[in-house]
Formats: sequence, C-alpha cells, structure tokens
Amino acid sequence: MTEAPREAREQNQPSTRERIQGTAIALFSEHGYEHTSLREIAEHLGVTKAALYYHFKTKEDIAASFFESYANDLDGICDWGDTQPRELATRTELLRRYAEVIRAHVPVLRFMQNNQAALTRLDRMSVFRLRQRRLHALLVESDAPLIHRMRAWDAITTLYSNWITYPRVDESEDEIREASLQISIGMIEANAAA
Amino acid sequence: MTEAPREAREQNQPSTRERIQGTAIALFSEHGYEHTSLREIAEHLGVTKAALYYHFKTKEDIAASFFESYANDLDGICDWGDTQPRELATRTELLRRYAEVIRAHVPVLRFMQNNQAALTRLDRMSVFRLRQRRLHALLVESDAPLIHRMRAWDAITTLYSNWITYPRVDESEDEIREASLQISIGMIEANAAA
DNA sequence: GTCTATACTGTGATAGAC
DNA sequence: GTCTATCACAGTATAGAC
Repeated sequence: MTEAPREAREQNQPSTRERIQGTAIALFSEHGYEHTSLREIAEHLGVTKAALYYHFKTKEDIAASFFESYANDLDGICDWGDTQPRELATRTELLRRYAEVIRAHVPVLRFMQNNQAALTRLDRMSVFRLRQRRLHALLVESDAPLIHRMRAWDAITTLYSNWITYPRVDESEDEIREASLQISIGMIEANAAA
Repeated sequence: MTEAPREAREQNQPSTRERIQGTAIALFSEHGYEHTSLREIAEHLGVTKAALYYHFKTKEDIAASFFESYANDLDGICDWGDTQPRELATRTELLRRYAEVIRAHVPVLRFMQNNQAALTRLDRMSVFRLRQRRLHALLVESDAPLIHRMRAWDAITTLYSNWITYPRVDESEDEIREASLQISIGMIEANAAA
C-alpha cells in the first residue's frame, strides 16, 4: 500500500508479497514491531502464518524489506554528489535533496527510529548507517577538526530526527521540514565559515 | 552493578532487586532487550523466573526501573534552572550540567535509544520526553520563532545522540563530549544572536 | 517477606501433505 | 504456492514452602 509496486507484472493487483508488506508496516506502526504477531498479519490478509514464511524468511526479514526503496534513493543522492565539486553549494544541495528523500519515507524512518534494536539484529541498521556515513563523507573533509565532522553528522541527523521527535503543537509538516533544513544548512555553513 | 545502592541497609551486599537490575542491564545491552529472556536473567543470578516476578511486575518493569536515577538528576537540573534568570549564561550552564548527567548515565541512554518501542509500551518514554520538554522550556521562550525553538531542541538531542550514534574512530569519549557540548552551546548562542 | 514448583497461553518457526 | 500440524520457548500467573 505504502510502497509502489516494484515489478508490475500484470499492473493490476499488488503481489502477495507486496500485500504482506503493506499490512505489516501498517500494523507495525500501529502496535509496534514486537507487539504485532504474525498471526495478526496473516489474519488481516486472510492467509495463514505459514504462508508468510513462504514469502519472507523471518519476521525481521519483513521489516528489513521496507528499506530497499529508501536506500536506493539515498544512494542516488550520493552518486550525484560524487560528480560534483566539494564545495559549500554542493553540500547545501545535498542536504536539500536528502530532505526530499526523507519526506518521501517518513513512515519507514519513524519505524526505524522506534525499532533500532530489532533492525540491528538483522544487520539492517549497519546498511543504513553505512549510507549515512557515505553522505557524511561528502559533507565534510575527513581530515577536518572533530567539531566540524561532528557538526556535519548533526546536519544529517537533525534533518530526520526533528521530523520524528520534535514536539509539534500547531506547526505544519512543511514548517517543520523547512526549519529543519535551515538549521541543517546553517551547520555546514558554520563549518565553511571557520 | 551500574547503579549506586539507593537504600544501603547493611552497606555490604546489593539487594536482590539491585542484583536483578545489574544483571538485566548487562544482558539487555549485550543481546538487546527483546532477545534477553527472563530465564536467562534468572539463571545468571541462580534464581527462578518466578523470583523475578516477586521484585518486578513485568519484564518491561525491569527496564523502566533503570531510569529513576537519571530522571531524578534531570529534575535537579531543571529545579536549579527555575531559580535562575532566563538569559544566555543560565542556558549554557544548563547544557553543561545536562552533559554531566548524560555522562553518568550513558548505558541507560544507549539502552533507551535502542529500545524506544519497548519503553513507549510502558509509558516510560513519555516520562522521559516530559522532562526533556521541561529542560527545553528553560532554553528558549515559548513564543520564539519555530526555528529558535527547534534549535533549542536540537541543542538537547545533540548532546546525547552524538555520544551514541557518532561513528567514532580514534576520538576519546572526552573529546566527543567536549565537541558535543560546544556544538550544543553554539546553537543557543545562535538563538541569542538573532 | 522471599522464593520454588508448576502450569498456562501465545509466539516465531519448521516439516511435510496437498 | 499454500495450508495443517506441530515444535520449543517466551512472558506471565498463582499456590504454597520456608
């Protein structure tokens, strides 16, 4: 449901695999990963538990499958970054593009934030962090002072953690996003100014 | 083990309750909360599962008990902050004190970061966030522009999230802590300058 | 007050028939 | 490709020994 069909064989109906993903992410978000049973997912789909095990090796494997699209988008940004000069303008543009990717994957990122332990188990967290480090390497020189490297790291984390943890009251999603981006860009500008 | 004895009755040996806490936080950190069974904890202590249930209502209750000391320390900071003028010098000092509290509770905070979902279940996460918001209210005026309020929020989260998520290589814990604090203070200085 | 013995329900997972 | 049957083990609960 959330995810666009990857291989649209008949273009008509989502595959069983995709239906499982859709139901799973909905229930995981509602009740949490650990408190959503496979029986529950199976019942929502009108199949048995064992049917799920045909499509996914384990329960954690279902969760891990959510990240494919996000990881691809992030790779795309870094690929672009590799072709650009290592200067401030490139870096602000990288952050702008990353903000867009985040925007398109908020449910997945929120799920990740809430279930880091489960994802670490399946070595999915390291895949995520590896990409985060690749982006980081584009935002700051590796021989820069610690505080510069750390500020670049914060520029990345700020961008999605505010979206998830900042205690909103009246503000719209767009306002949050815009302010996050401004703070994030401000941090690498501070690096460039020094 | 990690926690200082609260009520030192005989001053000699830790109580069973404290022994459970010590073993639990060690095993939770090693294998993760969800993948540590009560049987495992009980076996390490040479008691039965049921004995754990005498001292704690549920498994989640064990995890929740870790936070008492941290919460108290954070309350202490805010109590002090309430007596001070609402100006920049107070705010940098608040961050400095908070950094010290974090330093004393890194294992607990790391555990929290990794198991947000489990803690949300027991309504322990909201207790934590409530205190975070109290500190936030001391760092920024409630009618300040969104970007200022958000920057104050980032000043708080940066302080402990860098400690946990920043990909360290050679840097010592002290260097990380010092750099985090500097970035954090820089953010509320940016607020004051505007 | 502190613990053991025992049992219960529901979980993720597997093997093998259709 | 899907289902039935079954598994070991999880968290939980209670009765009762010391």
